[in-house]
Amino acid sequence: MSETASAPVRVRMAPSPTGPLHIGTARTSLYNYLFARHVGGTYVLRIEDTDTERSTVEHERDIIDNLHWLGISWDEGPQVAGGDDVGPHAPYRQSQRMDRYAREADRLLADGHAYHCWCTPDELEAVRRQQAENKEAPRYDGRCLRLTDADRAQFEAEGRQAAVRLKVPPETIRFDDLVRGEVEFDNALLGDFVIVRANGVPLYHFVVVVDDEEMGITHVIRGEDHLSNTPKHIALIRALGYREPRFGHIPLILNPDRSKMSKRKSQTAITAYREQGYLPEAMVNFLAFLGWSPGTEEEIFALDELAERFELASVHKGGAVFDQDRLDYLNGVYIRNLADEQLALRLRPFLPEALDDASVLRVVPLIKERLVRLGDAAELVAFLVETDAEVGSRYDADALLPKNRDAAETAAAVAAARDALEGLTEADFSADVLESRCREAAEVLSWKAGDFFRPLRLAVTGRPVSPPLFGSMELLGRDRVLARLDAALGKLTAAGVPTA
RNA sequence: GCCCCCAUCGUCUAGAGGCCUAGGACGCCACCCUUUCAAGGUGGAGAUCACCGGUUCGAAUCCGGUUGGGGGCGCCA
Repeated sequence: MSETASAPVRVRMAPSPTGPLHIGTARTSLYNYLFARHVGGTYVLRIEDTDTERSTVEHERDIIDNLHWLGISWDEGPQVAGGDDVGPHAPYRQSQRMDRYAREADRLLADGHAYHCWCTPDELEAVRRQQAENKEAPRYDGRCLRLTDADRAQFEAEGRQAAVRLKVPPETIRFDDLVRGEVEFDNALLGDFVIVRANGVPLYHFVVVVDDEEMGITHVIRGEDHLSNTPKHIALIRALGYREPRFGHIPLILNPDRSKMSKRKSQTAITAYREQGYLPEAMVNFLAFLGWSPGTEEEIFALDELAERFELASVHKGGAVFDQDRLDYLNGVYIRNLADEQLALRLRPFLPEALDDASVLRVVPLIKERLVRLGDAAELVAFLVETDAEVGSRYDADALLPKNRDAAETAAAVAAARDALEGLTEADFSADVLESRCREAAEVLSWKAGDFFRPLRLAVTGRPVSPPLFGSMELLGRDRVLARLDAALGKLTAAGVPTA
């Protein structure tokens, strides 16, 4: 594919701040970014906030922050929510570009490419219902085009506000899609669609075309859900006398049932993943491979490596199911690849304040390969911040017993461990020493090491599953370990009495 | 209903006429390692390349049809 056209490439992402950054929007943004970087083009961020009812600054902030979080940067557009625009085509928020849309709408009206429509929502609904009954395509019947001057005067006298509709010529629209190849539509089937609401606010299909022209966008890369909208845009482009950009429609990200990924069936907000402790590097790597592959068997790539290899021509046509298991796996890979110091830094926001930075750094080697998400760390290190009483309340005497061992035997084992450790000074209280002492104690009693460690783990961490036992003991310190063993012993003797 | 798009293991994918008795990864199963859980190692199950017809000496790869799935048909974006 000749992506290296002579004209400088300009692409854009155009999120709508009607919700937090969506997985699909993030992936589309990523593909635009990768394409722009790959060909040395310019990347523009434009905020599509014409839906004043649903657009909020909070959502704009969420979108911009999370795009930055993913490592995606842009050359033009707002860099900060509510902040100043940067670039020669400012402003980049559609709510601030209304004069341009009004000007272009007037031009369309004057040229006869558009006309006023006084139909009310109820009237339109009635037409649609009628068409549904007749099994016809639901489209505007053009009734306002046939209005007389008297009719118009009548509506205006009634104080009715008119919307503006584009007069769509009945012609075949063809375009060469960057990922799908030749696509053909019959615009006779389209119907005249509204470009400006009765309240004067322009609609998406119209503003997107006006802005793409004014901002010099050369390649429109967007989700497949816009494929059927493209003929509308081309009709608009022709009516306005604009030059036509290249279009590329990337496949949708799907729910497990293969429908378009939605909030109802999947977790779609990037923020939610961020809060659970997914790494942006993993998310980017994962998203990039949803609908594209470099054609090799390598699968771990950083953002700049992706930009180096990315080809729009090798993007798939079929949708891709969002596979959480695969994301989890990738996240684990990225976590394990982090240096301990780096991981400690990233873990900080997910861990209790009570755990000081030095302890975080020390616990990292113990939990690193056990983490799927950064957020999982809290549970793994909880035993360090919980009080001895809290740890003790997490289990009962029965849970301490290995298979085929009763309370008395187990109490003897725990007591033996306790005795073996008691003699150690705080300075000698290191994982290696602790392990060899405990193994010796187990051997003396002829216990299997695994059985012997089980009650110790539960006593020390309050959990049957924990980071490595002796490293955990070392971090906890001599006194707290002994206290927790004593607590366990107490439970065992209390439980042992009635049965003994 | 109409229009458009799509179709390789459960999932993400490699594959651009012979290299494919279809490769990798995730997930799953088994074993090894092992103080739990992980991580790691080894092996395994898993796809008649949706189906049917062509084209060709030869098709997962090209063409047509069928079926299935998805998307779009708003004074939402």
